[in-house]
Amino acid sequence: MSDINVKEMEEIANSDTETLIKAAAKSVFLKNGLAGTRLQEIADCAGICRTALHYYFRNKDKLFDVVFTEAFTEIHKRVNGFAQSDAPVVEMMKMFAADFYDIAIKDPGIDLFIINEFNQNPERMRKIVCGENMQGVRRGFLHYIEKAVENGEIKGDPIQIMITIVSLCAHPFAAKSMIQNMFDINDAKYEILMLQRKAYILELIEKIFKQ
Amino acid sequence: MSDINVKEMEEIANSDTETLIKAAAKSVFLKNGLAGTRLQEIADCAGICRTALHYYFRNKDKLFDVVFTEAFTEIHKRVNGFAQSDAPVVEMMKMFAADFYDIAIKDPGIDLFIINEFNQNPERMRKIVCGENMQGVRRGFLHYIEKAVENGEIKGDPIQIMITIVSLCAHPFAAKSMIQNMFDINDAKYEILMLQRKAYILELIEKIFKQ
DNA sequence: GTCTATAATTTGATAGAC
DNA sequence: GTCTATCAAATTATAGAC
Repeated sequence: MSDINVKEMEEIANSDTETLIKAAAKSVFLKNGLAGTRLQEIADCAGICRTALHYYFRNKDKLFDVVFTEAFTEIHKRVNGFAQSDAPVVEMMKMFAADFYDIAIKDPGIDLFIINEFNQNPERMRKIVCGENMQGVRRGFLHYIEKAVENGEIKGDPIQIMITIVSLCAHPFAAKSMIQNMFDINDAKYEILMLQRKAYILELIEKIFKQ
Repeated sequence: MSDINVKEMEEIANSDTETLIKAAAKSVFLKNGLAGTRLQEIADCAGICRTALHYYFRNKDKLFDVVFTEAFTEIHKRVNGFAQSDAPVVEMMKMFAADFYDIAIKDPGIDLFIINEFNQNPERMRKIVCGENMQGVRRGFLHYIEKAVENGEIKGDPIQIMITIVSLCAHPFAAKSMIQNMFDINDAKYEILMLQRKAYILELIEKIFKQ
């Protein structure tokens, strides 16, 4: 759960420049996207000279690929971890959602970042994500739901069910900025709203799928 | 419902250059976002010289503002239209969702476009959306739900309920590209999936909120 | 490894002929 | 109104000193 962030902070603390650059690049890419990001902003964020970026990562695209791949892989691992569990499917969904909210509350930009870059350059993303990762998601989460439907544990189209779960988890974070504007709330209030929402969603999943 | 698209097509058919440019700009901005869009691509898409864009809209920002405002206003009108209805709240939710899916299936890029530009430049968006539109949403949809909660028609936090409805409607379209990659489906199959999903969501809303 | 200086490229914007 | 030619600015990338 929380040892990811501890690990990240340790990495940054006693970091070589390369790790420092990756952390800075991640935060700037998440904020601005690939097209909207200036290398200068990454350099400023890392507190180094802009040309050092080229020394470590040759060019902007390479740096982006590294950052995106790491961010995506981190999410993928967590999604796939649940595939090993043999809990009842509704419990697994709740565990998935709880974990998703825990991560997203700490790092709310990642979901929009991924769906957005996927949208703007599907080919590139397909190459980065390279089958293995995505098929992991499919084998893990979707396959688990498929089995539960076969067993009669739950009813419905597995794909629709999966899209429902992911929508309920991801969209409140993807639309963070719009939600904040719509309801006129600052970052602190938004975080509270999402913490409350975590409990709300766990109940909702139970209500929807418990037979 | 469908006369929007007819109207759009008529506009483009017997269009002046200005309308032609706006249609081209909308499609390119939706695909690439503001930062990722090159004026040359808009000009190519409209089949005109790049400098003509400056004649009509002075600069990139002005063109973007016009396109974004029109796109947002179109959505806003539809969301707000339901505020006038006096149907039971669950019926209103279903009408909202049905209409949302009808529009989004025809024009699936608009949701990601809006939340993404909101994320990248909240201040700018706030200025464009200029209070009035967003407060319209608030007064319309949210206020309606608040009243229903007060009346005991439904239970729960109105804001959480609204985020749930919007997530179920918007996210399957915002994450279109990722869904297509995850489940390995082309545009045609995706459209069928969303048509099926429309029916699925109407049932789901009933299941969640009907007491 | 890190910096300064500079090149190369892309992109947005303007001027002016027609 | 639309085009060609041109300018100006921003941004990425490289070369070379230290």
